[in-house]
Amino acid sequence: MRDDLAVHVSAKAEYAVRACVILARLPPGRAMSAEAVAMRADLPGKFLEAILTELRVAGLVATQRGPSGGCRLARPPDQISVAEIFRVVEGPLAHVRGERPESIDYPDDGQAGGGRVLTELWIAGRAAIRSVFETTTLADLAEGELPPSVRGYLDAPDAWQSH
Amino acid sequence: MRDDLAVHVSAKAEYAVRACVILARLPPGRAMSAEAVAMRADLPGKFLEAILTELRVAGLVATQRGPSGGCRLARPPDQISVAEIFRVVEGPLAHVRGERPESIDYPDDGQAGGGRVLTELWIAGRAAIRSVFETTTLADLAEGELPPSVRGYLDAPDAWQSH
DNA sequence: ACAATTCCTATCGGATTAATAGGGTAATGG
DNA sequence: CCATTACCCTATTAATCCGATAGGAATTGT
Repeated sequence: MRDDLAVHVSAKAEYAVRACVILARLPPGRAMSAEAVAMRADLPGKFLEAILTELRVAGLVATQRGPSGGCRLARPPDQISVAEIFRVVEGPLAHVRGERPESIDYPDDGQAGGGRVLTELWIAGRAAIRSVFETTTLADLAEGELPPSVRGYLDAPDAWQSH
Repeated sequence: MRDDLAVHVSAKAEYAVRACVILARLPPGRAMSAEAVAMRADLPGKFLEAILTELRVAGLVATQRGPSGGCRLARPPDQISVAEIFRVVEGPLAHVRGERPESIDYPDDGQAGGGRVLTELWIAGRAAIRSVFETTTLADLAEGELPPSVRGYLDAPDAWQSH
């Protein structure tokens, strides 16, 4: 069975984050070629190139052609959240049946097993992961320390358990 | 672009939850045919049948063949969480690049853009959605009221905003 | 026996995922 | 200038998954 459920981070999204972390650790103003990033992170070169292009189009990454060109972050690392990166490479943070949670309309009589409460559940789920990914920035990752509120989630005794 | 990011609830998972909510509202001991459930929820019959079979194999639903047979919950609705349903139809609540978050091992020097902090981020993300879907039970949905701690997520001013 | 209902197997088109290939184009260093 | 570096663009791929349908076999109540 392919596990596909609620929190799903694709290879593409994970690559994007790791590449950005590498760029975040660059001296300010300094660029790095896409291939060099791919080498360092051990990622497929052409695939990463495509991802970095998406990030450029979205305005998260700035690029320069020619020798001594390459990629760098378009903004300071503490002003780019993980959620933003996710949205670029994968679209909205949350969706239900391919639609945005708030746009799903269940017949209000609730006889169909839906109802307002189900919409609320999806919204709550989205708010929950937002509280993690919207808060964490590339600066946090580059420094190796999660924000306190995010770190708090790790205190749950079973946080590290598989279930 | 297909949006596939962090919180992803597939049609299958949503159907499963809605079907279970319908079953949860049945008088105790009473069964309902898969097709009747599909009719009421307006879901594809054969597809739902397959989903209910998975739920039976997992022990969440009990079935009976023959006339006046059908499906019912195998346990009281307040003892079945939404997370449990998700796990049956979609596998583990969270995964990164197809693997469980805690089983991903980034080289610890962090040069590859990963490092321990990235694993921690994925774990925190999982803990966050667990705090929603593990807490909410079929009884909550059947009654139309989310648990207070889950409801709390809806208070965030931008919870209902798309972003 | 009959009808309802679950159970099992098999199949389906379309979309997505994770890439790879092969150039074209622009900028820089020398 | 001009070769090199590097981004930029289009196309294609195999494998997988998603959502769904079809047809019948097994079981049970009346």
